Amino acid sequence: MSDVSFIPPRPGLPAGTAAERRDAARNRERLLAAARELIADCGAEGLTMDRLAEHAGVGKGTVFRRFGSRAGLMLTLLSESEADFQSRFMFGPPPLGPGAPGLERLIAFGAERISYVMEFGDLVLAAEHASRGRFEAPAAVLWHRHIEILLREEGFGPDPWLMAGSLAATLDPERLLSLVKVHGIAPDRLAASWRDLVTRVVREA
Amino acid sequence: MSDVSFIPPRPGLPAGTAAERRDAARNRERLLAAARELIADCGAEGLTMDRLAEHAGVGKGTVFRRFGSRAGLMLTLLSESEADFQSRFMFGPPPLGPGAPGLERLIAFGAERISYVMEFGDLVLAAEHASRGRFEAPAAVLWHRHIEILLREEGFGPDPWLMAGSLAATLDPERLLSLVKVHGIAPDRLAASWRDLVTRVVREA
DNA sequence: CATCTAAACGGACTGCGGTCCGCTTATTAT
DNA sequence: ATAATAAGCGGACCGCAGTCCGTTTAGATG
Repeated sequence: MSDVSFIPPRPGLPAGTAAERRDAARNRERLLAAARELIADCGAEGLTMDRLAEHAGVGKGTVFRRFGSRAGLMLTLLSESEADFQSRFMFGPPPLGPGAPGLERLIAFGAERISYVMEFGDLVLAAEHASRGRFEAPAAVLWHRHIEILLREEGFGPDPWLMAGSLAATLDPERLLSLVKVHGIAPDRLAASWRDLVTRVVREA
Repeated sequence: MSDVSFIPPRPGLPAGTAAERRDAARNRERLLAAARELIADCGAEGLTMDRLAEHAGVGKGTVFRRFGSRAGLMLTLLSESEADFQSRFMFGPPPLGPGAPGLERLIAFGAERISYVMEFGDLVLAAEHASRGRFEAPAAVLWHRHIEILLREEGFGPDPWLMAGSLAATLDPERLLSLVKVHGIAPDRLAASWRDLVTRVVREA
């Protein structure tokens, strides 16, 4: 499953770039280690680019050269779990992966996504704060397509692409986190509501 | 209709505060005028607090004393049209206002909201970038309640409050704007998709 | 009018994300 | 080994939102 990578190992750089220099690789590792350390200590919000640079013992410019932006850094930190999530719903066992009917896969997808956000919430949030467009991020596009395909599989008529976007919007991390952390809603209830929503949307096509 | 104000005339200040001083009032007018001017010239993104202060001939501290934050300023600029929108769906004529069946009111609500975002998009976006929680803003809470009430009116069973939130998330301004501006989707198509969505959700309760 | 006080004021200051550009260094070719 | 070159590097610098605090002033009181 790891031979299909939707998240490049060094995001931001074009695919066919020459191998990176030794010192660059070393600094990247240093930075990632320092970042995880800082996040463990101060939380994702407490990670600033200056502090990261200092903590890793490199210049600030280096941080931005590596990751492009704060969001890019967060994305890199997430890439492993993100890729795992992706491969699970694309190639994994049913009901999340192929083999189950579309509706069941939709339901499972929502539940998984909710769990994912519960686990990596603040990281995801920080990654989303990217300068431009949370809807154009490669991962977001992929879910969108995924939902659209499942809708079509269920014979959904009018405008599957738009409806897929609407459903995806429903799983917005900021919203989910606010529901759980501010309003004290149990994640299970979120999953149940998602199940209800997609069931109604798909019903009798 | 204007005797019910959900948006205080001077947001951020407690209700029972003494009348503001003359100079303060004058500065507030100056600031609002300058802000509208700057937005007309440079767009909402081009409005920075420093430029606004300079343009209005006041100190920067004054700007923040008046509006609390950039988002607060944007909210103030929007308050008139926002209040108008609110009063229309709460007290106005059907199908948006009371008198029509819940489903029709829901459909009309989405359509109106889409138009609203198309008209004031960048303002809304800038206002939403408030420091904490776009879901706790008074206006957002109000729509949420509104949708919930209409769902209940249609006999929606399981979890009307959560479902209302999901439906509201579907109308997220950033998403709508991205669809129209990046993907070139016609607003009518958005409205049609919304109609389809709420119809399916409400169908046979 | 003089006095007093709370509100309003202004702008220097902080911390942030992000950019720029001259210097350094790993790597490759000769 | 040496020279050439492109990649990497660092940190000064920018514009931004938001804060702080000493100073000014509107307006009420006697």
